[in-house]
Amino acid sequence: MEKQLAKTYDPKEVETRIYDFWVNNGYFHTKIDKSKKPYTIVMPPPNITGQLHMGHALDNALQDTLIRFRRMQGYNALWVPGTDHASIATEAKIVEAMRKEGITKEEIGREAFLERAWAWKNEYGSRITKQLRKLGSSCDWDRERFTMDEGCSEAVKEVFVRLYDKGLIYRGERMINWCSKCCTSISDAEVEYEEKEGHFWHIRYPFADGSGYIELATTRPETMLGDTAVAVHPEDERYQDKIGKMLILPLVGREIPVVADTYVEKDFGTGVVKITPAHDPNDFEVGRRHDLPIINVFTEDGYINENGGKYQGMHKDDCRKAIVKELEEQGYLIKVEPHVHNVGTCYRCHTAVEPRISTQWFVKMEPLAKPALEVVKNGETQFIPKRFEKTYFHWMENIKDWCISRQLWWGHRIPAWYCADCGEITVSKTTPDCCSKCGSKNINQDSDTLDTWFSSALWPFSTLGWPENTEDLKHFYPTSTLVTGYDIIFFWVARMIFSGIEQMDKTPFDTVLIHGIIRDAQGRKMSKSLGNGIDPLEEIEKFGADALRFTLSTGNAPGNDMRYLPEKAEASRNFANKLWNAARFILMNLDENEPAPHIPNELLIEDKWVLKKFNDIVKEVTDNLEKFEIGVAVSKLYDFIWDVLCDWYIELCKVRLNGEDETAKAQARAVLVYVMSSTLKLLHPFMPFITEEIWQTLPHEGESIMISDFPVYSDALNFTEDEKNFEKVMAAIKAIRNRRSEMNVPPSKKAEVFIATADKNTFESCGGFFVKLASASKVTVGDDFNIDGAVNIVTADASVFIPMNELVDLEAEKKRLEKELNDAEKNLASLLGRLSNQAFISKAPAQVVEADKARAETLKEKIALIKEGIAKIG
RNA sequence: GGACGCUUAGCUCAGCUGGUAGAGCAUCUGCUUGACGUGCAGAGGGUCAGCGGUUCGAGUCCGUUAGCGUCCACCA
Repeated sequence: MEKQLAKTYDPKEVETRIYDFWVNNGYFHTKIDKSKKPYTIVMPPPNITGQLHMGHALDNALQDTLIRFRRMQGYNALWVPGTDHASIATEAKIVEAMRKEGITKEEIGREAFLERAWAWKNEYGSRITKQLRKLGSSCDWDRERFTMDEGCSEAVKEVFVRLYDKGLIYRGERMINWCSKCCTSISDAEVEYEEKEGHFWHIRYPFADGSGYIELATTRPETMLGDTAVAVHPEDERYQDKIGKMLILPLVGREIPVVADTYVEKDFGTGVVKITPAHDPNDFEVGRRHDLPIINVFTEDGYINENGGKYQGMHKDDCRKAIVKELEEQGYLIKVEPHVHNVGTCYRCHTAVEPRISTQWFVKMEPLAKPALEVVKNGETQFIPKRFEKTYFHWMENIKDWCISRQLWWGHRIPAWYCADCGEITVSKTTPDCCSKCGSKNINQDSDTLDTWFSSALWPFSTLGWPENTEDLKHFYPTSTLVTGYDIIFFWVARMIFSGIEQMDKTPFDTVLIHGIIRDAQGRKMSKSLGNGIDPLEEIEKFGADALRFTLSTGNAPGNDMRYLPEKAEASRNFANKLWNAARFILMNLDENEPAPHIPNELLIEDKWVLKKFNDIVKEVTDNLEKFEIGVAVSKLYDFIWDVLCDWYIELCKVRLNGEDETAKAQARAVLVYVMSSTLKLLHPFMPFITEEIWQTLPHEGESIMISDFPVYSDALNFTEDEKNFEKVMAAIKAIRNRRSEMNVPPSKKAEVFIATADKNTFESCGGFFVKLASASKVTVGDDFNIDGAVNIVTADASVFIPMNELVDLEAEKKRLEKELNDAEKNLASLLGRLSNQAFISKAPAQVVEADKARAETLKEKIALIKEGIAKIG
């Protein structure tokens, strides 16, 4: 066979070629096949603004592993890719780009803005999906979707109308979180709390009747412009006589009452709280209870409005300074204390959110949350690891209504029209001609758009064609596995679950596989501002996509965070290279017309050993993958390939391959080809490129490894006895190597080896291995030997003598054997101790007791052999 | 304030339903053995955070303490 592989594996050359090969042959495209069980994954859609980061790389590596595994197992496996329009993030980018040109949204108007946005989407929207291809993602690109494409938009409108008709979507004036930079409302889930150093400003509010003052503290003095009361606890003795009295609001001059409300904690601070119903959710409630006026003092973009008197037009941050200054000048400020408190910030731009009263659209959550809790409780949907179910329950049980309207243009426009004549709201999937109530033509569509997560909540079914009852939907819904990070359980997973149940009557997936986030070498979160992000594309460039995937999917437990160390990728790269070279070795030994992979009729003990090991690995890897233990599966494969296949079996085969016996050579080649190509199949879901490249070069049947059958466990390969026997030989070889190394004998110095054993058959048949792997010049197997001045090495099943007189220090040798004897005896004593414990014998499982008994027996034999060895030295 | 996670070899981490501790990297010693030095053969290194309990037996289960971390709630 003329095929040659380069000495080191070059992923760059291989990866693009292989990926194109897969795409061009349509292997990623899934045709509905009703004879097969469906297995479906919908990809968490990356933002169109995004660039591939380590989180995407991990998420997609895991998904690709699962989908490739199931595809090879014979499932009708479908992986639906797509992107998210990311309303806030995208709009912010476009606004920013426009700002650089000196124009604003308002100047060009909604239509022109959306034109720009679409142009931007068309230019950058495919960047991230191209990057996903670099990882080897085998998704069905023919089914690629976008949250704002026609079908998904249709789904959004359908859901909105349905929920509205059921009374589950409503419009109302509520206190919401307002981001003054993004200039939109955001949902509770989108608020991130950050600990910030602030101050407690202690201020005195004088009584209107001149009878002194009341002291209170605030962290946001600028909100006092909107104060409409001061509250104390109804049972606070200190203030009993003050309740109902009027105060003069400093700087403003407004008269406000002292009210009593249990919301106030007596023991905190001064026990007095200023009440600003327009700018604090708790104050809002207090205001409601006491029928207080609501005075909004901020504009949408964070400035003081006309209610702020002389402060109007000032930014709220500047206003704070001005107010503090004046309070001090006018003697209202008592003291300032440093105070660390949590400030709610916008998860996109991290500016402080302002609680604000405004009219918005909401989804009524309670009726939706109930069944969503139920499907997880009854196991229809399970989280892996299970502990995340608790997080999910807690959130779902305490859920508040979801604010879904956003004051943005990029997104799904709310399908509601307001009648200018009668005020009726017409909600409709299609644009209505007139008001549904009075028939007036004077109607206007709501200018707001929907929360990005509203459309992604529908992703598992909107991508399959819903609301049309498509064949895809019927066959592939509910989907199987959702793979995502714990950071978006609330944003996305929870909302998909209740949306799926509500619209489809079925939970959208049976398993949610949760992974952690990738951190830097110091354990810090990778972030743009820290500049500590590692670009997966650069790592692919350096080490190859397979190595990156291998690194990300091994060495950490599900749901746990992981540090990315370049050394890990390097180790993975080395592993790929190891595999490559093993293949190269096999290839250079092959015949011109080497037959396709098969197991020969005649097998030697080492063949049976490796086949048994392989068979075990098939079972374990399959089990692990079915239980989503991806990291465990891949590390087992690593060990099998490196230790069993490369360090042992290939070395063992060299005895035959370098010999003259053509039949034996062919036999070794056949087993090598069989084990290698089957192992490649096992590894393919994890390292798709290199496995395809090697598989194609070796004798094979079929077009591509990715559409070949995943190996299955075979009883015929369960050579337990041969495995056990062969491992006796391995133990002896290891012991000899060990001993020679301790004595500093170089491998070039060969020595004769005498093996005394009860299993002469096995050792005789394996004599060649001692020559090849244990530097033996000649091997003699017998019942017993009496050789003067020989090194004696004892294993459980053999006593090996190596006459190396010139190297042997008999005294040292005796000491060594005595130490070994001592260890063995200690070991035996502890075993016997346990075995004589009646409680152990009666309570421990029989197999455990048996195993201990067997161990004790072999130890006894070993001790006898060591004693003999010592006796021979004299 | 509540919930959860982590604490295992110098470093980064595995260790599934309890049965005499593992890997990679690093360190040390040998090796120009024609697949691979991105390699081969060997070695050293751990009272599995502390304490208590359950058990014949605990890194693994329960309780508790400490340190670190995350999420949720949020007191002006």
